[in-house]
Amino acid sequence: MSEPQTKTKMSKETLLPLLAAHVIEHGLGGASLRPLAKAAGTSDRMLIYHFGDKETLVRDLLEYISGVYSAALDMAIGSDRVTTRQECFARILALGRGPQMQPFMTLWWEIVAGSARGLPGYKDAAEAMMAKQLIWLENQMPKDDPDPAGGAQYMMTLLEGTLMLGTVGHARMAREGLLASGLADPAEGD
Amino acid sequence: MSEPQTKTKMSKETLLPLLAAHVIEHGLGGASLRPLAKAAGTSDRMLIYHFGDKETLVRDLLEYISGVYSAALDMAIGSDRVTTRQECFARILALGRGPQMQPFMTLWWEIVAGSARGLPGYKDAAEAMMAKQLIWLENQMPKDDPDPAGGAQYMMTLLEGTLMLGTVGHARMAREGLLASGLADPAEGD
DNA sequence: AACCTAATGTAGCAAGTGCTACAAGAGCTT
DNA sequence: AAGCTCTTGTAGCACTTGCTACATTAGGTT
Repeated sequence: MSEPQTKTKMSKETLLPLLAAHVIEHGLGGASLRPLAKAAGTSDRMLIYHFGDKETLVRDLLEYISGVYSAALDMAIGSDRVTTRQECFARILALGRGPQMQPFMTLWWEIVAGSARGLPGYKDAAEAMMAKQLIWLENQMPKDDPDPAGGAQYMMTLLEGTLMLGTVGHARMAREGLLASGLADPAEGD
Repeated sequence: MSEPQTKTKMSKETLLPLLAAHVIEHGLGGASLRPLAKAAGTSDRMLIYHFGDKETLVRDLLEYISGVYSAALDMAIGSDRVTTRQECFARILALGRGPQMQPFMTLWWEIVAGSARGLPGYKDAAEAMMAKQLIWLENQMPKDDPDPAGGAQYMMTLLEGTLMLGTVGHARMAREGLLASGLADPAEGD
């Protein structure tokens, strides 16, 4: 009942997904070697062996997670193009607030905090993820939009502000702001 | 050369400012009792004595910091009213990006991350600070603004998005977005 | 089979974690 | 002065931290 896992050689590549899963669930800040190792079915000894030290592990992990995020965005590209900015914004907002996205969002704010504190690897990962998201958003813009690039950047700013206000309990404030801006319309629910 | 500090009885009230100073500089996440105690000129033993346990300490500390933030905002109310939303936004943005604000902003993202993770006390503090900031912003709105409440909420959302993109290395993206939105004008520097 | 290197297990270390037991001092009331 | 409560110092405990020393296996090459 314990290890259905095929007992094969480990490597960074096989470890990273398991580590990422643990980190997405339990956070990055409090992540220490032994719990991480247990989640990946190894020992702290082996983590150090494969990654050298913890700092490198975190760096590699962040890079990997950023890659996963990028891939997830690629998956989530809607086939049907959208016709208004409101619709476009609603779509990406729904994406960021979807329940399956929530563990990742929780991790995301830790990454932002780490970037602000200058922790090694954090800013690079955050930067990459935001860049990817911008591209994604540009591709989702209405085809007749007068300024898709600027519009996407504008919507990104508004989106991130909305998400943050949401996580600190001011979702209503963001919503009212969006209404006032015209990017959300009163018809749609919260 | 060491303790010019008047040797008086300690209490939560005398400790909190010192603890807050340490936390603003070194962060909340990695804060442990002994460094905190040293920063406040006591021992971990005393911190537990006064606060009961660490969780309560952090909660009280966050509440105190939120109060300090609120007071700081009150101090920073400009006497001259502003005439355009652009000007208003530029003012609050400059406030949030001022160099003396930066240590606090670093802490802020930790608070947001803590809120997202559900750590005790974090969300309350974050909520209070955002509420206060909204009120502040409403008071700073142009007197002839057609919708000061909605406008302030809108600007809050945009502001927080801008700040976050900034800390993550995408200040340019936020700026372009603001330009496209009309809330920033090309004349002003970055 | 001999061998050599990569991969893993077992113990452990020095430092740090939150917190406690115990006792002693400080200042007040009586 | 005696006693009493509030405050503080000294040790220490059980546990976790990142990381290392040393020995052992596993798997492929010759």
